[in-house]
Amino acid sequence: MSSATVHDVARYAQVSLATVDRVLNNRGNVSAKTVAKVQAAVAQTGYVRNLAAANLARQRVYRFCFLIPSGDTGFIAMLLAAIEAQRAALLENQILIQIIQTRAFDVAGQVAALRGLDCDAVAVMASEAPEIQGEVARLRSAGVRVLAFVADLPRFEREAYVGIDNVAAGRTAAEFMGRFLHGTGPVLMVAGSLAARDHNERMLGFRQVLQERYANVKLLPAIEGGDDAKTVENLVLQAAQAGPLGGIYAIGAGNRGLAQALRKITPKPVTIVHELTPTSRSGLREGLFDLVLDQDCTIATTTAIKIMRDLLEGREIPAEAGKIRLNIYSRENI
Amino acid sequence: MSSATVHDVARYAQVSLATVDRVLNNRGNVSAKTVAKVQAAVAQTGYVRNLAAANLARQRVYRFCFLIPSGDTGFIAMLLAAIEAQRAALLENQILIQIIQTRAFDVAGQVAALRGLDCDAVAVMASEAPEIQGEVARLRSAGVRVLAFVADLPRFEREAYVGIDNVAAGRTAAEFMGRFLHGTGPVLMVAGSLAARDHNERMLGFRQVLQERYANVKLLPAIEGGDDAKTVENLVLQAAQAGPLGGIYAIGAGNRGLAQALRKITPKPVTIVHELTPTSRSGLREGLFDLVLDQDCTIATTTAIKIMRDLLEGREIPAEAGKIRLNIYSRENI
DNA sequence: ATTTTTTTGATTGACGTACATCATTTCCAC
DNA sequence: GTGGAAATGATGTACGTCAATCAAAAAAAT
Repeated sequence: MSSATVHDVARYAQVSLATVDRVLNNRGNVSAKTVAKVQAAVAQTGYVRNLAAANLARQRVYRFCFLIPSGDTGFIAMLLAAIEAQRAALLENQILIQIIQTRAFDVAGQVAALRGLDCDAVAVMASEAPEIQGEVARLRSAGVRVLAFVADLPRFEREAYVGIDNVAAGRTAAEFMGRFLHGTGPVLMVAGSLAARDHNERMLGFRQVLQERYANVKLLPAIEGGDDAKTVENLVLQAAQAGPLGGIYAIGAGNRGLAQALRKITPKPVTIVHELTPTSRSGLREGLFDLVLDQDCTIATTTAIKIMRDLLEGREIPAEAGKIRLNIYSRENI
Repeated sequence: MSSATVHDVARYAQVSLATVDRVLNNRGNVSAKTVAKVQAAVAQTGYVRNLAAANLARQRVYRFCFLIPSGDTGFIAMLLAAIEAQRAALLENQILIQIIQTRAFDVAGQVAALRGLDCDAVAVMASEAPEIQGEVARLRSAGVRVLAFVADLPRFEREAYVGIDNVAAGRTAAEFMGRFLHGTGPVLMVAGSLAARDHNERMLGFRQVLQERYANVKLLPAIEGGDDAKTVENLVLQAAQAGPLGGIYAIGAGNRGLAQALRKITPKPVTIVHELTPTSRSGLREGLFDLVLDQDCTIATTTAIKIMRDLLEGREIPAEAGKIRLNIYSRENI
């Protein structure tokens, strides 16, 4: 009933406790024969390390940091909320979470934040500026584990990427766009900034599938609205004036402005947006948006934390460990 | 740096360790004034209970059981795999998992299994037979926590349901069916057994939305294929002979037979199936299936285990705690 | 003023692992 | 065989909480 302990293993293997400890924790200086004996004893007794006891004895406290752009987009708010929601539970497990926010696209600020960092691992949501690349490299060589978070930094020395596959997201959007469209009208892409890798990749994927399988669909030049609602609204309205739109794919931020514009456009184009936020949720309910593609913030943060811990404890990280599933929401499954 | 312990709290509050313990663990016999003093000290010192130490001292070992129908459907296989995948990690946390499989629809066998149960909590995937209801009631009064798993048992004394909202799943299927269809041909529903609550609810939801919003779509009488591939294949082919099908909604098991049938049917109807298994995955890739609605087995099992543990440790279980998100897969996001 | 009850203190022993120290034995090379 | 290195044993402490005990003090009831 009560499970075996190291003592049982030692007794069974007829070695001392110290030797069992040496084997279990790879401390070396144990003969191959003894190692085998201990391993056999582990198997026979069914010994499983008691994590609670191990953690307690180890006295380890991890300090993890999230570097997130500020800005009052719904997505950032959801992200912060997701991290905060876990703080208490993580604290009970001796994991301290710090969130650092810097102005979006403020490379100097991000670099400064990274430079002042004091933690065991950091999840970075930033752009691919060379200054940041340098900082990441410095952190790595200082022993800090670095993840790319939500936005990948494939050319950097990051140890993993946690987030969705943005090309696949764009492709998925196109697949549904193609199937939802019934003839008439070109498709408009609304991006935040085409300089951002994630937006770019989504656009790429979207284009790919539209060309491959829905070649009859016309694609208008993408518009860039930044994160500003009013700008997006105006640009979309302007585009709609040239003739009825068949569909709109909103690649990133700016859903609030898009919703405003859609209220004034008839016939309503098929609209696919990203990130399930209060805005996009009510857009779905109202029928303004037809589909929301979402990367679950809670899953993203828990995954990031799990990977950081695994890294620090020397566990193997499979390549796909950080891949977040793309969630698809229609009015019926929010 | 190193976080506060009960000792720090005691010192700060100027009470004994024993009193702090009494307050923290609600052991009673403490004056209101002292309680306040201790709570203030907790707040001031930032004390957070060390879970590892608590678990170690508490010496708790939980035994959880999953009661699952046997049968070689892909979904059951995924479910079992998901549970097995977690066994080792759970063992390290002093949680023992037992899986009991009984023949599907074999009520007597399931009752026998429940009767012979010896565990702290059980997740039951079974039908709503009154004999099972009685057994569940007996378990509950014997102090065993009982969850409905994947298939809800709303009229039973189960403490929670872990699984998707099947009505919403059916509604979602109909929404996409309606949007994917381009005119012509009625829709066929293929169920495993209409006696099963989950299949019935999905059908209900599907019907609702089709009537509400896609009234022009004709609905054929549903066919019941059991879990048998050959039966499903034949029934579907038979239905297709009466005239071209616009769409097929496969409510439950039997995807293998459906795929076989679809290979012989032209024009290929819009096909929406449930559960992401090897069969449905390759069906998507091949273009036989257009959409797969999935409830993630891994999430379902982790959620069930978390709820069982929360129940046993006296934590509040929010009503929506067991709700599993419905995942939607197209060929582009598998 | 005395008894009873409630509240608090003081102390102790688990729980299972990690980790360190020092002593001892075994093994191998020369 | 002798020296030195490698392997093993013996032992103890620490981690922070839980849980139990008994004694002592304070408060309430009589």
